[in-house]
Amino acid sequence: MTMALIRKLENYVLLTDIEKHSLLEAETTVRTIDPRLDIACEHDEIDGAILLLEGFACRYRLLPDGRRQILSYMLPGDMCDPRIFLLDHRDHSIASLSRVRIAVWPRKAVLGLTSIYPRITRAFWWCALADEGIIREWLVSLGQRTALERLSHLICELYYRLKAIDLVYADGFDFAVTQAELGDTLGLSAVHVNRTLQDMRRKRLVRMAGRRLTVLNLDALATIAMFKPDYLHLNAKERRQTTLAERREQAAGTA
Amino acid sequence: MTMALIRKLENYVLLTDIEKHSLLEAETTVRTIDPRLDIACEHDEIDGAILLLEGFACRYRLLPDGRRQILSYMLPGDMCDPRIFLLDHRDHSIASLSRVRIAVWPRKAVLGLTSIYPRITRAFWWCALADEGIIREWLVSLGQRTALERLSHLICELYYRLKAIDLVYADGFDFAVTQAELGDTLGLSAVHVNRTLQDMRRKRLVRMAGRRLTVLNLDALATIAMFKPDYLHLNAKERRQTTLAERREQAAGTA
DNA sequence: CGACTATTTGATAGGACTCAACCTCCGTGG
DNA sequence: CCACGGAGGTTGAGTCCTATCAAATAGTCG
Repeated sequence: MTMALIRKLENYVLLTDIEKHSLLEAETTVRTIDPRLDIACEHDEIDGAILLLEGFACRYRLLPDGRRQILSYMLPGDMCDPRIFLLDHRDHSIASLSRVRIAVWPRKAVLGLTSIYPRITRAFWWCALADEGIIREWLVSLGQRTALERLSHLICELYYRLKAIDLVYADGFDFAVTQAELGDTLGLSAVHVNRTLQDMRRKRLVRMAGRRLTVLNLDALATIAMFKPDYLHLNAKERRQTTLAERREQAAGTA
Repeated sequence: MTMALIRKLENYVLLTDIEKHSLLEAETTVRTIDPRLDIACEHDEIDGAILLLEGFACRYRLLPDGRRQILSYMLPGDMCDPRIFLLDHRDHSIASLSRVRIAVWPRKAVLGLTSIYPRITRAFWWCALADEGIIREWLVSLGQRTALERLSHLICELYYRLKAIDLVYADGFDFAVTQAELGDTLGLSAVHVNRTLQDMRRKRLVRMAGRRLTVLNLDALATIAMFKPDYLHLNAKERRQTTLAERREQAAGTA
């Protein structure tokens, strides 16, 4: 277990040293996986939570005739299935987009930690909530935004999410996603993604070199996409002063 | 508080008589609201959970230029914001589609019940999980399915959800949603919804009379839409035999 | 009945798709 | 070191699905 997750959780809930220590010590199996491979498949039994340590991954669903919809991107520190104790089988697949390192966290260990530390549980719920926000925003994109707007919105989102985990350097970040995958993400054909991307380069919104994407004009991008970063809950830390009674109530409320 | 919610919760978790009684007795404010009105707006403070008792409602988000995306339909028994203790402000609006009766359930009351009865909490998480499943499926629809497929899929979904709460009579159900609203749901223009609907009537898939929609050929509809009802988790009841120890662990796990 | 809202229809336009070919970049292996 | 192969990116042409605009019709409610 690395710092990536702790950092993410602390974005939502302040953890004590003991809690952090327990997370660091959690027994996990770390694996490295090549790009474009399934990490877990639909209908598989869920035997542990998957934590992404390095690289990009995505969740997706396949239609019987082969059409694919990518449901979300997982970035370092992201975890899937924090609600591991509810579902037995997954309803979507998970695949690597780049070479990734993942930690598999056995069901028992997750249950153990969450049963001892309510604040950790609470942070997990926050993660789930943030994921939901992202999916809702994607729904708005697919339903209402044009190709240019969708791409701009996605790039803004990734920019903010990557920035929050210090993976943006000089306004650029590694972006190993193919145009076909972008198509499956945005509900567009690969060809049209290509043309839209060219348009964005012509407009000096982004630059692409190799697997590196540089944001040249974040403001313009955000304006085009009607992007508001709130939904990412990147700075949601529960900072407000609470009385002990309130804190007790909250702890109980999550129980 | 009516039976609608209990019935829904019991779909996921068996409740004791005491738990059911507590739910029935919960202090709520019941209101009746005319069709096509906002029940709660984006950025509003969340001061209670909203439970839909009767009628149709929807959650939606508005883009600055007026485009609207409906994010989900709420049917009788559906609740929004079971995670009331996490967020202070809503990130989307809620509107009535038909005349509705809602119960507003004060934050404190929700927190009280969930702190006393872990199984109720657990059932709430199941509700959230089911909602997420629906949103993911909508994402697949908007991203990959054609207009005909989207409409068919939505009708299948509503058919199953309404059937589960006994609101389907002789294969027909009340459906007061306008074609413009369907457009905002499916990412289509109202005109195109109209034409697709005509196509479906011509194909003898559905019949529409007044505000009543009758499913004439569910199988054909499901085939067109590639509809699989699993994601609705309509029969998810946690039936499996558990040992006391396991149950304790689970209860603790949700804490 | 009248005013409004919702549905329907027709004509036209345009965004995005498909198909097919071609190019470019890399990694591999002879 | 270069030839080869494959994957991904780019281009062009043609088409289709869906949007837009505008007007007519049908429904609904007071």
